[in-house]
Amino acid sequence: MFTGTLRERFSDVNSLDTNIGFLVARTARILKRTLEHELGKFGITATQYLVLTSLGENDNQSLSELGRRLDFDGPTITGIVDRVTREKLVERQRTDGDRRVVRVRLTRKGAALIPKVDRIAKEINQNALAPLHPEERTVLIGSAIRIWEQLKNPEE
Amino acid sequence: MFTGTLRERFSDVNSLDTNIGFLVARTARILKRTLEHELGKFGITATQYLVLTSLGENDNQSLSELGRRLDFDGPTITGIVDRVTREKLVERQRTDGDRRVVRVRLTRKGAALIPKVDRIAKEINQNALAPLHPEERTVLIGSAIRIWEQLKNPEE
DNA sequence: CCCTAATGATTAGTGTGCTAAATATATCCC
DNA sequence: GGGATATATTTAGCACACTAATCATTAGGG
Repeated sequence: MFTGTLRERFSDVNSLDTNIGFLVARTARILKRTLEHELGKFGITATQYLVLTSLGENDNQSLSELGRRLDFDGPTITGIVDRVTREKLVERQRTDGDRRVVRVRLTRKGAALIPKVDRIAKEINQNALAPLHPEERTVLIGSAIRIWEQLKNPEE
Repeated sequence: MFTGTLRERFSDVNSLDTNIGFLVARTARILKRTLEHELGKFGITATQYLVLTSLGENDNQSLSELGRRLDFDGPTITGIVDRVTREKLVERQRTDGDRRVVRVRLTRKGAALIPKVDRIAKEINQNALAPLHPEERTVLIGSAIRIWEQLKNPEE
């Protein structure tokens, strides 16, 4: 009865219908899928959009700064920057000071693209949040941030 | 002033700090990363864990049933089942009735693995949700489901 | 100053997830 | 019954996202 109560209270943590790992991953995938579908006409992916947006907020970041900002590791950010560089949306530039650092700068073409893709992403995000009450949106955003922080800083 | 007000009210939808697409994707990635780290000793990935768990809840599903349950498309589920089949955790089986259908069944090895990996996933999910109040967890789960439904059934 | 450790970036390799296209089988409709 | 349509699975190809390993450069400690 004790274990029974415990198992009843927590057994659905892993049923896929309430498994937060599955639910968040599934939601992330459909958001990405939707954005990518709309972004197709601009020839960039959802991940590349993140990099361009981050550079729009703060241009001339190094690869490691971009990685820390977006929570991607080195090889991942290297690959993404490779591809947006190939499309001439950004340029790599070695620093004068620390010769290990590679900084990334938006090209005119890349900067011109940002407002267009930002508008699309904004529409998709607003539509996705449409069925939620304002308080629910606040809780959702805060929860996503706090789960990330909880797992990012491994306690004890 | 009108556009100013509008832009002030909505401009942060695309700042990465409040961009729901980015926040959900980032949370999904760290959850997956954390689970995968713990799952390493069992030689399976987070996605493979999802397939095994779904078969644990309902064995002998077809590939398309698995895909609908987990929201993966055909090629993705084919690949995942390829790899868990290679590890002898499941078996493919052609149906007698509809000869297009391939059913997937847990092997003894695969079935034995499920309780172990379920326990790990449960611990990670509980730890991830630890900083949230119970009401916040309910809102989070409901919001994730409703965003997915909103994007899954394109309205208008 | 020198040796070691830490940091920044890259390559190689694996496993997702996706689109487009091909194949096989089933179903629908005339 | 037969032809168009739809469904189930697979292959090929691309872009993430990760680990492990490598190389270059910098920072720290004696």
